[in-house]
Amino acid sequence: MDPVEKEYFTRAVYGIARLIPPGRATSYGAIARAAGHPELSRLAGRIMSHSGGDGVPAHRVVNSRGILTAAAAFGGAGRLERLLEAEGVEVRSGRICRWREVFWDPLAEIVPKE
DNA sequence: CTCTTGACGCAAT
DNA sequence: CATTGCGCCAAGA
Repeated sequence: MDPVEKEYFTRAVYGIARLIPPGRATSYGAIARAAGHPELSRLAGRIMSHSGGDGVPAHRVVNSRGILTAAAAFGGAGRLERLLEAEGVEVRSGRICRWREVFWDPLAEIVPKE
């Protein structure tokens, strides 16, 4: 991938992640799509894992099924769940309950649909 | 240089 | 549900 394009993608990923409202969550794939690269969901995940905090709510990003695949990276399964529950997101067995409602799609929510 | 892994996704089985 | 296959890219062995 082009270094420049990669840099652009990275910025887009962080930028979009910062827009996720509290109490909501989105997926790596959704972010990748919004960033203009639907096939780079995996890369989006990698990028998020590197997001050292600066205003990037990484705990609000899960996989497309609402499963907290990053739990381990947050220092134990409970840590991540606690962060989400503190914002009103119900989590059970490592998955977000009512995922359909909690899911925040950048494309649909940022871009006003005609 | 090749292989393997991984905070992924999606369709098919 | 769980598995498999295929697509993608980066980093580490």
